[in-house]
Amino acid sequence: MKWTELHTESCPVARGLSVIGDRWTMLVIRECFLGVRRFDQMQARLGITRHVLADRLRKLEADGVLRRDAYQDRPLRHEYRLTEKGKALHPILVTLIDWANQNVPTEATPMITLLSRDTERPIRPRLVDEETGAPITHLSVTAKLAE
Amino acid sequence: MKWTELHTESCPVARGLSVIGDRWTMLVIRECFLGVRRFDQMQARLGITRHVLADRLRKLEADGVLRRDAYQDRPLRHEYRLTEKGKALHPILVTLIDWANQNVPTEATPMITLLSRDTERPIRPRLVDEETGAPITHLSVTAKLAE
DNA sequence: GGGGTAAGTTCTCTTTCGGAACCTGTCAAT
DNA sequence: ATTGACAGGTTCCGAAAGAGAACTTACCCC
Repeated sequence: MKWTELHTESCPVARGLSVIGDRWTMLVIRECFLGVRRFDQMQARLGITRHVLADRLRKLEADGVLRRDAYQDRPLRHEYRLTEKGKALHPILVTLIDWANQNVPTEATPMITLLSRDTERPIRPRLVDEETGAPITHLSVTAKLAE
Repeated sequence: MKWTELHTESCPVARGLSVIGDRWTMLVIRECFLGVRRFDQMQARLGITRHVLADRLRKLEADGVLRRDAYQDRPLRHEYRLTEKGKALHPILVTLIDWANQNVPTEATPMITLLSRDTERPIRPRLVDEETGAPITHLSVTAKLAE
């Protein structure tokens, strides 16, 4: 399994990571979900080098996760927005946030947590099967070859 | 934000990625969930170099995601198993698999999908709030500073 | 003693990353 | 008309990380 050929793997974990498995990529996605759309703003907020940021944005656009829209001509300027495919990454971000809050301690206060936009109350995510509503755990669900 | 100091960030995305944000790490975790416990077996299945694999296993053990247990003396041999903290990564793996199956196409057949261990039927994961059961979407939930 | 197994380590070479400076096109102020 | 600022990159160089293969250690069996 070579990193450069990961996207052709049959394993969905490998294919997924070929898009978002990079060191910085999910942090760029986080910025997009927070509404950050411009190059310089992302660069300042993340502390990523401009070179690497330009490369990641190019790749994410090529993979259909971000869309590059012009917001002015003269000089021509673009902003980056999540596509539907990019918005579909939300559950990954949410489960990652929950895992880190439960398992990677920090002294930083106040902590950043998940909140309902409506009620402003904290959210604790849980995975269930869409069809049956049964909870999904590592004991109840596994990944296998489907016929 | 420096990569080497990510674990002290207040943002849970950054802290989470400081543990699992590496190119190979989630693939190692996948192997663990599939029951692979030994160095050589992981190395052969992943095609990762031995050097990098040894490094990742060391880091994952240091982070408390994997436990290194001796399964024989003379010569001393260890195997790697998920800790509770490691098992807690299951939702991230599941959402990643689902996203990739829906959004990163492959010609490979048969495809690897999520199945219930009981019923052998396919599963489609969905995130809900543990307390209210309300679905979690990027419109309904956001991450904010908690007081 | 030769070969096999398991878990690494060491070596060299190539790729990627970090950091800083530079470039381009436009506007606004001096 | 020049200078400076802004936005979104690109270029350059040295440092760090990764790939690939060989080597090491400690045991067993033949």
